[in-house]
Amino acid sequence: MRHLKDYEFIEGVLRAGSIRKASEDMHITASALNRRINKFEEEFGYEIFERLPRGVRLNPAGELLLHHIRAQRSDFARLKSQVADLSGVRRGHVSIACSQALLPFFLPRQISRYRGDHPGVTFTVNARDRVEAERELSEFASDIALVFEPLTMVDFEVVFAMAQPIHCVMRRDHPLAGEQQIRLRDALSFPHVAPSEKFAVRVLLENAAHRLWSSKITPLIESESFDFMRHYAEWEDMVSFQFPIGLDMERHGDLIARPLDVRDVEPGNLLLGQLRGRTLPVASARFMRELMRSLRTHLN
Amino acid sequence: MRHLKDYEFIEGVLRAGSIRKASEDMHITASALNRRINKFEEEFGYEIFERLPRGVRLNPAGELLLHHIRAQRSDFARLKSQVADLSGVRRGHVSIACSQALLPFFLPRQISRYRGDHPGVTFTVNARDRVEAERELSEFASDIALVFEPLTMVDFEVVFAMAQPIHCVMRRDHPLAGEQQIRLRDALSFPHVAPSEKFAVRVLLENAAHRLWSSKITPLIESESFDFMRHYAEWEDMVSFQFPIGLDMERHGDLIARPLDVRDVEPGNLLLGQLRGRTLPVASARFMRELMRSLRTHLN
DNA sequence: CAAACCGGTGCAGAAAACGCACCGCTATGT
DNA sequence: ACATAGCGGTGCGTTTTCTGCACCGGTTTG
Repeated sequence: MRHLKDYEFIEGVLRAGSIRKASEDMHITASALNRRINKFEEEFGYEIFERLPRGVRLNPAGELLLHHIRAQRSDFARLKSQVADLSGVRRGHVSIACSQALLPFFLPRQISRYRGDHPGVTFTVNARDRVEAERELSEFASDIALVFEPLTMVDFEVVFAMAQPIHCVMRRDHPLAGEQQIRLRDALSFPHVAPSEKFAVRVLLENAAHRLWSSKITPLIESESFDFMRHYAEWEDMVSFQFPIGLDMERHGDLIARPLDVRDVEPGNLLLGQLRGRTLPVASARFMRELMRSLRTHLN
Repeated sequence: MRHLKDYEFIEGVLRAGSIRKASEDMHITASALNRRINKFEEEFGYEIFERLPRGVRLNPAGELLLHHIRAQRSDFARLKSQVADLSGVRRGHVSIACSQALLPFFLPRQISRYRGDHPGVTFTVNARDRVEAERELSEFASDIALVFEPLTMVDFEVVFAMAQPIHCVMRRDHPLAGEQQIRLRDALSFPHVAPSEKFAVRVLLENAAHRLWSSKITPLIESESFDFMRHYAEWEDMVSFQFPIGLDMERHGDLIARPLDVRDVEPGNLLLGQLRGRTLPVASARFMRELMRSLRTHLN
């Protein structure tokens, strides 16, 4: 699209950090690119780049413009897919930033079911922590985020929230396997593994330990991979902690999950959300609606 | 702005109804304009105009594009005023579509107070009925709407709602002037004036009459101007009906207002809203926040 | 059935964008 | 201390794009 060329150049310069570097990437002369940038700034009425000795950098006005550019590009993509819909073709793309816990079972099942009805729709799914997911939303790099509390950004619009009590995952022959609800003190009295502090599970556990005993928890194994922890718990007979939505017990014959007593540890909130005020592409909006339905039935 | 030229031409053609007429309006040759339109359609991938014997008309894809164009233009304006803010200048423009009732006292007071703090901000204020106001929002012709229930459009995002019991307005020496709350049957037993059916006041009165007595109300004078009705009530000693937010009794020595008993007539809801999902220009967002504060204190 | 409009096209000239060569400046590395 | 490499910016001739003019074929209108 001709009229978005300037925007592409601006983003190119931003990426490359200098006009000259960008000019190579974009197959154009540095002088021509320079003139386009200057001309744009002139028409726009404000400079958008700071000129530094070794290149350029966006100034605050440029940052605002950048957000507009991304919003504009995203809305244009939405428009095109909407128009494509008119011609009877059901296409589209959905990009999701989600917590690791959703990757093994929940999302694959959801997406494959959705694609059964809409085979033309493609997906991008990436594991992101809360902060990253929020940033991706605001940069229009992801349409939908599915992460755990707490959030830091005001632009994250929560569309659906769902409480998730932390579960202990352990072998069937573990001493605690008989309980229906596990007290935190019991769980911690056994060797256990726990995620690092950037994960909501760990934060909730630490909160509880601090509230109950003013202490910190001391996992024998710490990891950023829930997959690893779950498997490790199986090998060395440890207690692992996880949100139930990340579990699919039918497929784990030797492992079972039991909820921690909510008197000890408050449940985490799984949040489905998008960038505040954004009109999602049709496919993403549809898929989000499906997600809400699935999550709602998950409540039981 | 160079890159919005195509959009301006498209809107020009839409307005004029034909390429030739639009070409005159926009000081360009018909052939050149025709080629721009064709080229845009080619790049866009879809035709956006239906070619008719006497001109052109938007097709469904064009309608979608039109909405994108308007959203895009509005967001660009927001961006520019936001950038202007960076330079220390507090400028901006606020456009409001509101019910007639807000025009005499409420909005002038609000706006003048706001302009006291921000003299650079300009305003457009228009009286619109609900349907028109909703349409203006969706066409980005107005930023803010302040109207009474009920709404018909899903894209109207209610930001603040406030119950307004209908008041009877009459002369101080009217027989009902002594009451603190007026029963509907009493009010209707006197000569009265009422707005036409497109106004919420009338709808609520009719609903009440239908519910209570399965009848319709029979005003002696019917008008679309609340100003006229209020003044007429003064001249011929009649009962007039109005929402209290449209009244400023200190300035009407000879008139008083008394609420209708809420057992008879349900209150109307005054709704402050904007187009769903839209990011308002800074000035409009600010003014809306002020409006909310004022309305909230009005509750007492 | 002619006149009035309509969208579309061929062609030549105007305007905009571009590539090349080069300038002045500054951080960097020897 | 000084050459160098990398940066943004500029003058100029060339290429690409856009525009205006004249004109075509088709349809409605009076």
